[in-house]
Amino acid sequence: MTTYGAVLDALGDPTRRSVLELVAERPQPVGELAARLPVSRPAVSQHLRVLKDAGLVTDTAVGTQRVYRLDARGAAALRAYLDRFWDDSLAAYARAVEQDLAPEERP
Amino acid sequence: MTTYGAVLDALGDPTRRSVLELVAERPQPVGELAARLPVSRPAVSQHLRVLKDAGLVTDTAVGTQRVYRLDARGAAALRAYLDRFWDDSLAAYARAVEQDLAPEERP
DNA sequence: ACCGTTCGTCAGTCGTAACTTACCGTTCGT
DNA sequence: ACGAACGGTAAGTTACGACTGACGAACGGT
Repeated sequence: MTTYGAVLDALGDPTRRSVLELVAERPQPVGELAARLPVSRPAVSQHLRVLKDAGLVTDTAVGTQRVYRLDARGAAALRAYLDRFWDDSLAAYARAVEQDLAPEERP
Repeated sequence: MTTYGAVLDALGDPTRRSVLELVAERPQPVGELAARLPVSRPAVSQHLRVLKDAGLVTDTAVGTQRVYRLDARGAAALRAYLDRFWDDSLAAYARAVEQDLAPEERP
């Protein structure tokens, strides 16, 4: 789906962030990721599925193992959200502050 | 604390994102936010506490009501995380792809 | 001084998602 | 062809957090 909501939901879990940070170091198979984390291999598999659905990682089959790597789509979706939402909002606030008058206080 | 982990945890909940988006429109008191959401006022209060701890909102007392507004600190923490983590990682990948050789495949 | 409004906090309930173990399919080597 | 390695899926448990209702504190108006 790769919407910003899915990306933020995926990044909302600490273990999932750890998985993603390991993948960011270098592409790795599932077993190697699980060996570096305090959770079981199936747990890592489930986290990888969420990260994949959010567009944060991609997987490719290499022999019997699946190598996971970072995907830029998720990062792009999140960045677009930040750029539109925050910049616009903060700009609106800046305008309100310049007028020294909050919007809801206007007659 | 305003670390990127706290920001992502805060943004991981859909209801909390709705609260933040309402606050982004214009500074509002708690009751007004609760009136526009399908949850109770205490729930909104608890979400606002998390958002505040993450540095995403600030509150100021105005008479009997507390007005919440966006805070740029949370956005800055998240943006710094994205800039450092993703840009560096994706750049490293780009280099690896140019060499047509993944890091773990090298002798 | 009292009453209404607004809000934070506390206890308690409930749903969900993060985790485990067990099982099965797929792939490669011999 | 058989066995071992690797990983996804299913079933089940558990722990956490999202939510509600009840209470109390602070401020303002009359």
